[in-house]
Amino acid sequence: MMPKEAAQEADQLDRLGFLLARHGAIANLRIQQAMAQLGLGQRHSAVLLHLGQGPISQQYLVETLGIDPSLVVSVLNDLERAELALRRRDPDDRRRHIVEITSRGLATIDSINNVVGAVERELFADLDAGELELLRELLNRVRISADDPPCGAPE
Amino acid sequence: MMPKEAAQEADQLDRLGFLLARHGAIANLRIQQAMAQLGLGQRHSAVLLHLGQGPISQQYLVETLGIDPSLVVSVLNDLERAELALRRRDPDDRRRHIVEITSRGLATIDSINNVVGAVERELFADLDAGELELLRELLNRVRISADDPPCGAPE
DNA sequence: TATTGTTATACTCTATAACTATA
DNA sequence: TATAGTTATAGAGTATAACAATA
Repeated sequence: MMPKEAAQEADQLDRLGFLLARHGAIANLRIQQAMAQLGLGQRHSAVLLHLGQGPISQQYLVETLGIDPSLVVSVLNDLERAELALRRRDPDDRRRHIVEITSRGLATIDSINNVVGAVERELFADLDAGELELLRELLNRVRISADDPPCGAPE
Repeated sequence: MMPKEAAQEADQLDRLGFLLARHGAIANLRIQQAMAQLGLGQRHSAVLLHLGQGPISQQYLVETLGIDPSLVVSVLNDLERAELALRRRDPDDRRRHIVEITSRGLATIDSINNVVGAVERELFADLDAGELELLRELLNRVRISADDPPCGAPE
């Protein structure tokens, strides 16, 4: 049984909000699948990318990524088991862990950049460099407020 | 020349793929919250919008929205309980249900359009009409393939 | 007493598969 | 036998909250 009015459909499904949400979800899914090829969930990658910038505490990850402390524990357990990161006690405050990336973790960051780059080339194959810059600029001007989910947060 | 740490951050977090995924997720979340004000999940709204175009079978919803038959049942149970839609047997094939929207359901579609419109005005407040058209055009040229999730599909 | 991190539990969402009734 | 829809169950993913250790 087919819908009779295609015009109405255009009204409702062409809404820019829906378009952004939908194509964003597709981009997200593609990235997710690419990460999975590396054996990483999205959060694992997000944590790893942050660790790439220097040692940090778990609390910092909780705040920055906007995810639950118990999730950080679980992700770090995985990363540590895979020898991509390691935890050690902070001598200045023995409650804290200093989380560091390993050399294997650094190599994995390169892999992440490669696979995400490949996804991007696929997604944006029909846009030239100028259009990509334009899209980036327009997306950056979409209003997101302070309480929006940081990258790596659940959906 | 930027310090090395900041350059790396820009490399990784400014990736257009991440930007699209992230801002799309925010748009999605806002829409979701707006729907929730009406007591509707995203799927409820998606189903309702499709019903607005005329009576359809449950099978059609399964195929169009890409969601599981059992989920369609559950969503329709909710919609029926709220008197937004109703099911009746198809006399031509008594296995099928013909699903119709009610007048209350039609009114709810108006509400959906209102709240989503409000979300869009918020998200896109810093863009003028021409820029919105440009953004729409660029988003439409992002490559999505046949097996990408239809709207209403799980994430 | 407050904070950091951990563990254990419960809950939500979804897919899977078995089932009923029609064809 | 195949199809439309329904129901029941199990699994993944997540939040919640209790807990241990430091401060």
